[in-house]
Amino acid sequence: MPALSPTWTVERIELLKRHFEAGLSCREIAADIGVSRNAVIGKLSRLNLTRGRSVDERRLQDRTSAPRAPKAVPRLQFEMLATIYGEADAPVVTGPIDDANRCSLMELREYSCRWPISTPGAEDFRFCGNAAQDGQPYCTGHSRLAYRPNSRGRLMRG
DNA sequence: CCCTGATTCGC
DNA sequence: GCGAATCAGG
Repeated sequence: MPALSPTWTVERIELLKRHFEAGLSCREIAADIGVSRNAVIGKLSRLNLTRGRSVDERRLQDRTSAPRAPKAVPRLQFEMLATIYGEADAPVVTGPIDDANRCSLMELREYSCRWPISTPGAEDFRFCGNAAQDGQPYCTGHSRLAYRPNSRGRLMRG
């Protein structure tokens, strides 16, 4: 087994394509695979898998016959968080990340956190296995790590 | 300000 | 080929 940087193996590329075709955003793909957003975009560009040009344009193209939705409530990333946590009413539950429940792929359950636990030098892939809420791929602790590391991803290097 | 994807360019 | 930096748009 190569002890160096795993870079883009066929496994990751498969995930990349699958998630891309699934309609996931580049940041979501990046968080799931475990690389930076730019890495995902760069790889997609190299594979000529870019969606034409920019995503923003098709969004504008979609609003046909829009009867002026009365919703004037400004929503930001809070909407995303609310979707993840199931309800906006959820308090700040920063569950401690238990690495004692880590399990293999076969041992994963619907409620198992799918955060990849990969140690340098170990080839057997394991997952967090912690309790994740329904419809949520990660536990509360890993969800925050996956979807919002910090301000602008300055500590995302590595 | 925040976000998004796309391209550039040093490595 | 890779991805951080940068660019371009919303």
